[in-house]
Amino acid sequence: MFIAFREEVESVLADALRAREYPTDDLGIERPPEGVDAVLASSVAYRLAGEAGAPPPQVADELADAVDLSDATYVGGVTQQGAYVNFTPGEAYFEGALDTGPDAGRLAPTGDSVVVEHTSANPTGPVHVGRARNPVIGDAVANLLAYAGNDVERHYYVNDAGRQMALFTWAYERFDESDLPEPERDRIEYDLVRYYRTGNEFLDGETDGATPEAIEAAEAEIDDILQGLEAGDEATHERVSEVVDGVLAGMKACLARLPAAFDEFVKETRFMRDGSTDDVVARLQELDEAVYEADAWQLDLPSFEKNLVFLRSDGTSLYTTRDLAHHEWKFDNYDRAVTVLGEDHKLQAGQLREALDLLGNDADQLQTVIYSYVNLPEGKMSTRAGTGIDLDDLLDEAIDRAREEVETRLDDRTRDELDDDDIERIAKQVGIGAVRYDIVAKQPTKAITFEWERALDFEAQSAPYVQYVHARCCGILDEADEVSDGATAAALTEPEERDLLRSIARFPGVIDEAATELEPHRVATFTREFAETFNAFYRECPVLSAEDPAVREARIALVAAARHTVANALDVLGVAAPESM
RNA sequence: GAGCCCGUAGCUCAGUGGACAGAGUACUUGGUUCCGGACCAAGAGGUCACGGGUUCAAAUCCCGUCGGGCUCGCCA
Repeated sequence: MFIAFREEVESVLADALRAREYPTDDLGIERPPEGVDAVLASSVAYRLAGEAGAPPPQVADELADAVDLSDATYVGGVTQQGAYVNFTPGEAYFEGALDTGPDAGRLAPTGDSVVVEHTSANPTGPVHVGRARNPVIGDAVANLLAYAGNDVERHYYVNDAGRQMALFTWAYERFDESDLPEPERDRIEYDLVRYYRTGNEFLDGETDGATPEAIEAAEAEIDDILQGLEAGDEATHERVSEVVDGVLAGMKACLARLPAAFDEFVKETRFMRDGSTDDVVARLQELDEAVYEADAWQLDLPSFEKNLVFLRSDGTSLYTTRDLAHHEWKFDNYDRAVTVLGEDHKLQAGQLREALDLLGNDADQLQTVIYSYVNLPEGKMSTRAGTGIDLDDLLDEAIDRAREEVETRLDDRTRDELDDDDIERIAKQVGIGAVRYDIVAKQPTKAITFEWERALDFEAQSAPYVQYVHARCCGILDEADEVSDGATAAALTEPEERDLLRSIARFPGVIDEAATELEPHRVATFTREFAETFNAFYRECPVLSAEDPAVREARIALVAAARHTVANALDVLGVAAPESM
């Protein structure tokens, strides 16, 4: 409803400006502050005052008079208030909101295919919370783009050709179970990461037998593995794959708990084996910006101080070289590409974009969402050093605390009994939902220092507050009759009812803006405001016990519309919408 | 040192040219014969880091300063 309303406002206001021979390049359309009756307003009168030779309020008044609403469906009125032209909703706007169904917030298809790449953590060990923002934000961005009408695919780009993986493969083959500490958890990536850590310690000369000669021999073996990968050697690829696929399977299981699922795990070796990395190297060498210095091929990018090396002196490619081939593949197969990256990759992303441009691609097809790292009070988290909080541990703790919460509230319940399965389901929905919501509700550019109490705070503006509204809606609808087709917004005259209808109507507009800006936290802000609006309605307006049958029918329809809105808003955020809690 | 990001109520955060800067939390006080109290109402809490500038209008844009984060590898 909101989007149609906005289009009508743009159209009638532009017409009015044209009729008065004013410019129409900036309509100044904005959301009015709380307490103003309008859905949208225009501040264009400020800018026209000079040209019109009249004070802004007078210009606004003139424009309000000039607006012709005879063809408008959703805009019901236009008024002047101070320097503003305010557009108020008509009855069709409220009726449309009341009709909101299971497709709440879904926008018309754009016809665009979009690949969203996120997480893409190196398969070296368990997922830790330092990078937990990536799957949470990435999944929400993908959901958001899908709601906005795009055909979305979710990719995890697997770094299986880098030096780290060669090192890991060597360590896996070199060390024995008996050389390793006990795994922290019974899952494959916790088992395997012990080889990676022990291998790194060995190379740093921190383990027995790590003589300079032994380290040198190990380095030579790691180089051999890298060379084998570069040459497309099948046996080498299989050796590395065993480690990569093992660790990845475990990481996948961890991410599935969020849940964050992927359509495809795209391995970078794919772009070495199909020859596209070689092709990129050959084309880069032809560029005017290509230089051969210190036996290595480099790119002298105009916007960057440091050269970008794209071919090592030993002839092997680098991460960014392969990523160029990867992105050209994306451009060939999708209309748009969105990547969610930690801020530590920002420079690399900029260089990638410029190199793609030099290679003749339209780099505007690529957008990046940057988030800041989550650090511990004592410093960075590192898989290699084994410092960090595992995402599994955070989720376990969140579920435990949620379970306690549910159990202490059991006695207060006035509704149906919960069995053990219900308690477990609710504990997961609330615990994991709270963790996700806490991450996705914040602007990603702000740095976070991880603290247990803060990450597990279920009070405050958190998921359970919003989830509770959904459960309440379900509770009411459970006891209500079928939602009637005959329900009409005309029966909803209380201000709290009208406010709720406006909130429901606004949801598609929130999706539209959040998707355009790639900012899922806007949806989280909406859920909070929506929950408040719903609770005000709930407080003032009895539904099932409403005396007038027409009002009762309309309120039931309103609760149904609210339920679909909050369910889908949570769905975008990747937070479960419990039917009871 | 250079480049990028961040700085809003005690704390955690929205707001990023336009109507009086908003929530939650913590603190004080009150609310359930009635659909789910994981709720609601009221009070108190601000040099929007600091200093200049642009504009009819700046938390928002520009310049500088301070404080914090990230990056600057033939790693990823």
